[in-house]
Amino acid sequence: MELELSLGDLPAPVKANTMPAPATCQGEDHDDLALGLGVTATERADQDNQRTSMETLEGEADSDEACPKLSVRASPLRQTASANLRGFDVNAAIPVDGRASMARSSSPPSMHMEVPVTQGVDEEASEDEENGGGRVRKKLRLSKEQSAFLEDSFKEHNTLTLEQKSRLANRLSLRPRQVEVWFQNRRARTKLKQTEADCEHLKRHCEALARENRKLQREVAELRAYGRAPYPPYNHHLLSGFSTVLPAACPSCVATTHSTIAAVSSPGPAASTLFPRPRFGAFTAGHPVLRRQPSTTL
DNA sequence: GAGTTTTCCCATGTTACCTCA
DNA sequence: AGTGAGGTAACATGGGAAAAC
Repeated sequence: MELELSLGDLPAPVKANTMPAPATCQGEDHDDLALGLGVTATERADQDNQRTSMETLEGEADSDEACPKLSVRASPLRQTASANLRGFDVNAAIPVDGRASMARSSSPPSMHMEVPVTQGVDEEASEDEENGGGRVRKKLRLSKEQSAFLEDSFKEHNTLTLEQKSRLANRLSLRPRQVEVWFQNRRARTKLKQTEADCEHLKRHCEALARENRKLQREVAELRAYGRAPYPPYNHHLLSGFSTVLPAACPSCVATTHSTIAAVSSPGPAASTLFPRPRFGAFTAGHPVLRRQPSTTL
């Protein structure tokens, strides 16, 4: 139960297996890690999963109540590629007893936030038991405290380092994988909302541009009509011998025409100021944390 | 040093479950 | 009580990047 205190303290993973490796993991590189105790915070996130799992298992072992699902969670791995890769069944239920015992653990109080065990976990455990660990996905509902804490963390940093992930998982009595998934989903939701906002923004600009365009078209049509008239209102200069030096229209019309043409033909910097570039990809563009972070593995 | 493989993380899309009107 | 919509946790997949070979 004190494993979390040793995060990062161990110079090398101490692979003290207390349980036999699952048959499906034989020969894989993570075999030891999958069941090992004493992994450091610099180990893989999946090992964090397993570490948390082991904490739970240990908590169950510490408690007086025997855990009937010990073998269930230790052995059958999911048939999915990712699960096999990771070597850990994220859907494997963490028995309420185990989670509760974590909250009651002898770890320093500061490392834990007392999070009420959600109903979903309880059901998950019993359901899993009923289905023999079958592929029944029971939905865990995070408590308000858990969600709020995750939200706060997300505001600080929308991606996680291994250490942050495991610390959050410990604090919220969740599996690191759950924290990871929550952050992924949260990023997706943020991006979706940003995209919707961008879309609305563009829509309004598009409508404004359409209105402006119609107005300019009318002005152009009017100017052309003036140009075709036998005696345009301001073309008296042409008739008085100044045609070589004077414009064909009065200065105000010329100014209007030039500005109109300029506005129609090329937006120029003024237009870009008026309608700034849409913030597509605002969520990811240039965001340092969305680029691959340097591995914290020592 | 270049090429290939492995490993990890992420974005994205989907599924399944839960809640609520 | 039944139901559909919306929210969201969990999952699947593919790609990029770095490390390992």
